[in-house]
Amino acid sequence: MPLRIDGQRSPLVAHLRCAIELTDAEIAALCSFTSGATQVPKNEALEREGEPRQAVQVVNSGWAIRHKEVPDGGRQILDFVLPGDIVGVEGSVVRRADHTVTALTDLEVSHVPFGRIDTLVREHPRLVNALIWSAARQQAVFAEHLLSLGRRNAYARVAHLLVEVWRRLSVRGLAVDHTFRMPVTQDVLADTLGLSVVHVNRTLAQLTRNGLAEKQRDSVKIVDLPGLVDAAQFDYGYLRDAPMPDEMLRNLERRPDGPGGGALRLARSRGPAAPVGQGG
Amino acid sequence: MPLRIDGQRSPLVAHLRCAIELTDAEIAALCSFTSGATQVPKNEALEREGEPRQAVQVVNSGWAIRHKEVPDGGRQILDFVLPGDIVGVEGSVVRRADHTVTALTDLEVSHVPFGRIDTLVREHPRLVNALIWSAARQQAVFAEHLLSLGRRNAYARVAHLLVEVWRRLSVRGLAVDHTFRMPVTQDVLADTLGLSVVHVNRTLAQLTRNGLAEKQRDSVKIVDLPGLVDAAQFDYGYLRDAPMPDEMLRNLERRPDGPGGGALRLARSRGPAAPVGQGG
DNA sequence: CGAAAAGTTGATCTACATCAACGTGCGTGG
DNA sequence: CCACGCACGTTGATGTAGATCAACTTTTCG
Repeated sequence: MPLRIDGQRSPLVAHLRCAIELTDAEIAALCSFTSGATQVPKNEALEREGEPRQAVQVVNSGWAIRHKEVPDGGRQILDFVLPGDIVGVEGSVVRRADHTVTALTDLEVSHVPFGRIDTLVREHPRLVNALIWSAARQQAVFAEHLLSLGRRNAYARVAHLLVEVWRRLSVRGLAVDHTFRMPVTQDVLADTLGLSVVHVNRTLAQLTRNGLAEKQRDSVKIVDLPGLVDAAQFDYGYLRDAPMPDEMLRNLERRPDGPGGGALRLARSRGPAAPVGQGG
Repeated sequence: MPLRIDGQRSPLVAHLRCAIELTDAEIAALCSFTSGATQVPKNEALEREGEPRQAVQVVNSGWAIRHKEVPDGGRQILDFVLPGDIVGVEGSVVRRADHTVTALTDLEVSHVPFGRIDTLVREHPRLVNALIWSAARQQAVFAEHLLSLGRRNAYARVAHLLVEVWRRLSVRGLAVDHTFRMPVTQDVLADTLGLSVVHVNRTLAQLTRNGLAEKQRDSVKIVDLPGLVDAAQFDYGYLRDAPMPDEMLRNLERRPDGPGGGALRLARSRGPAAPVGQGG
């Protein structure tokens, strides 16, 4: 079973390193988290809205969602929790979770009791920065998602989500040449993007038709990254502290009048969408 | 000029106290922030997306908005910054702001240089909790807003926003008997709620017609709080750490079959809205 | 007082939801 | 190994919340 003590291969370390410089000692300390990992089965909750948290948790592998329920049965998915993400960072101050986190796949999770966080921070004070950074990044993701729901149409929303997930994964070394695992049903996508399943399906089909990206059951293949970024009205500046992989920057260079997407129109907020060939 | 050294009257202290117990020494330390206040004129930015922050800022009086721009001129307002709110808490770790903060009215703002934060925290370590709490609360507000945009219809969104603002203000002692200042145009409301100005106007009119709330140019009067809460699908549990004022709890007790709103229908997510008398 | 900003109201359009089948892959048990 | 069942995906027809367009009124303020 993949208990990775090797800091170079830990998604958590890979992702923190984007923003924060870490010494070997700090990396070793972080990896000591990962050593005691437990399995969480699919569909089980890591923490539940309104209930007290048990510990800070680090997801070593697998996907989860952060979500909230609405009185009449609906749910809104706030964000995906990817390998390397921390759940409940603010737990030592705010004990009750304000949203639920549920496993989308089987998970390998490390629990870090609050007391141990204190110890860790006392021994490596600079690691507080990592925690604060993680919380801030989380907030930035929420903000960007808010922008999506408020101001982008379905086409741009889906495109944006794909780019964002790709970016987050590739920083952690989990996306090779524009292809990555994404164990997410259209139903989940719908609840993330504030759309109906049917419309997600159609939008996905359109992205494929336009040669931008292809979503299979468990994976995504981004065919034309610049085109997708364009369709997403993606702000490359966002999450500035997580530098974009060289590869992405390289790809973006050929943007002005990029290949493949000749006729691609920008879907515009609130305005007419025109994402090429809606009428099937 | 209202330079409040009295901790009892500081919105910042009032709002932190909801969640964190503060000693007199800590309150005094916090108030030392407030002493050196500067004026920020309406429409000026406190911090700008992508630009480095100068300091942590505390808004002593006035309103501001957190917002993001979309390439084609649109903007999404993420949140309102109310008196007592902190802007850029995470600044000492994440220097670049990920969204813009702009004054909606003239503001009285205290700047707290990052270095001074360090000092403060060293002298009063428990105050870190206050900062983390503030960041977490911010995130909870974003999450709730996300739920609104993704899963509530216009009627519920507007209602929810009014309740939320009321709640946040009343905790700080800035809302007397369901009436409070809200210097927010319908245009700003629209950009907050992901709606058009026209539709905001109509929805506001509807809330008035249904006897729930009345929004004047610069203020709001909540007429039927339980009704409004109901229409908003408001989750009283949310922001659990900020206990609801007794008054609200008292009001909610008469809820099951509350007064005034006899015919009031719950506007439901994605489903048919039926907020009483749409057709003019 | 005049002009710009904010609010109001009606007519029309459309992006997306809802409803309703139907297709397809996949895991479980016989 | 097949078959049954279920979760997931796909597709078409129709409905609607809310956008857009276009005046017009009222308020604010220099």
